Amino acid sequence: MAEDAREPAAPAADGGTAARPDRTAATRQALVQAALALFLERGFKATRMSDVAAAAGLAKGTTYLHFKDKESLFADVLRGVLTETGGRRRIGRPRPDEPTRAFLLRTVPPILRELQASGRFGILYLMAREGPQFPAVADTYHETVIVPVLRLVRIYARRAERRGEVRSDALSRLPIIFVAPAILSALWNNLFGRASPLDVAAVFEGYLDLLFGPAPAGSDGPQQT
Amino acid sequence: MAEDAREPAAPAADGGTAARPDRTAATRQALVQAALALFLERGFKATRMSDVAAAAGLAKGTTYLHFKDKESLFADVLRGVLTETGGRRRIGRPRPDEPTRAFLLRTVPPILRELQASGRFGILYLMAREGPQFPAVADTYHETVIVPVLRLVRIYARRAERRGEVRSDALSRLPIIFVAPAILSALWNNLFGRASPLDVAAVFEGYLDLLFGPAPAGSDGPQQT
DNA sequence: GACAAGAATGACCCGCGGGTCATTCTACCG
DNA sequence: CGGTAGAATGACCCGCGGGTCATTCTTGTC
Repeated sequence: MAEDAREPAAPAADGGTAARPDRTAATRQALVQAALALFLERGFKATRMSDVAAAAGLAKGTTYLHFKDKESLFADVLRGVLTETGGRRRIGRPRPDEPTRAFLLRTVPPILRELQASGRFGILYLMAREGPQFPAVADTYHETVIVPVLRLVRIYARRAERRGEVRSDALSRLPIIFVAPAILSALWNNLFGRASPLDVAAVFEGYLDLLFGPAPAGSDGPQQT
Repeated sequence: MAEDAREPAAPAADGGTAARPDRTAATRQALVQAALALFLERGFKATRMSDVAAAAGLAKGTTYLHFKDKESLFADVLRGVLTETGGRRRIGRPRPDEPTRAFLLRTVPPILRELQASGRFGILYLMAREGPQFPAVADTYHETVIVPVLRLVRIYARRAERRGEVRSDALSRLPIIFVAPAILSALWNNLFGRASPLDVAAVFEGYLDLLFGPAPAGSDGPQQT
């Protein structure tokens, strides 16, 4: 971790307007946004600081008034995206007798679509590409995103297994199986997107059919072994 | 694509021993091997030509007697790995009445284990990381590896669906779903491998349980709707 | 042993891009 | 208006690493 953000002017007792820190904050923000876009597009190493600055409408030197170095800019970009998820996408719970399949079907695809649209999947891809070179950052991501998600998956996997909705306990044993199709199609899009894009949410829905059986006519509950 | 490999001395009518081209070929081979290892470990951009040469026990300049530039070395490395798969891993066919699950279970895990052991999954990861920067190479990989694999998947997905062994036709519609857990765990290993490695074959077996139901007692054949 | 021919070397070149800093610009205050 | 403090600039520095080439080393032949 870095955190060294080069405190831009004491936000302490300012005699006059509070306009200054605002200007500064806006500039910072512009840089972070520009950097995010470029990092997503080209990756960390391949992005030049001069380009970041230019994209933010600033000169290269200015960047270094706000960020100690390239890596700390990267850390800030990441932190921004991770916390910006911020409002903390609430997942809600399934209604007492709601089939797990129905619950997942109404809950997950919108999230996937949002992740897709907001480019948050791009971050995932970015981490996959540059993670090895920045173990600290990769760890942060692992703990902030991956572990919680898998924990959540495990909870609902157990529920589905308890209710006999799925064919084995593999989901709760290896929660990565549950997220694999969605994640992989997201990666696919960042890789072959232009050529043949996949609709991540659609893939997920198809996957649900496979796991739980296709949409039931009435409410649900086909065979339970 | 490059291919410009800088023909090392006319292999044509040599007046004397055929030893020369051998020496040359050996050196080439050493370079390719060293490059492969380093590319897998650090990625293309982050690998220095001087390191490749050193790893092959040669001086940097020598590398350029055998390869036009870094990129053409990369192309050669890739070509080597792709064709070396060479003997053409035969997949065999399921016996007439063999359940698809059983067939996959005896066929796929060994392949996965070999891919794992031989580091071929590393290539996959390498492509994921550097693909965007080298569209031509990514295309080659797409056509040489991905398309054929997905085609194969589709064939067996159809079989399983025809026989009513799986719960939906999502597999043949979106074959990526079938390979997702294995691929993603392979990528995971290249990313968090040291921390918490996954047994790719085990993940796949768990996934089979989920798709087809757990191992049947006798031979198989649960419900067909 | 002399000599040719290819293989290998490593000092060198040079552009790219991260990072610095003396200077200029802007905005506000008395 | 003069003063000042922080924001911004962009010319500059410099190491890194891809790529070159005059030179040396090896190997095989007569």
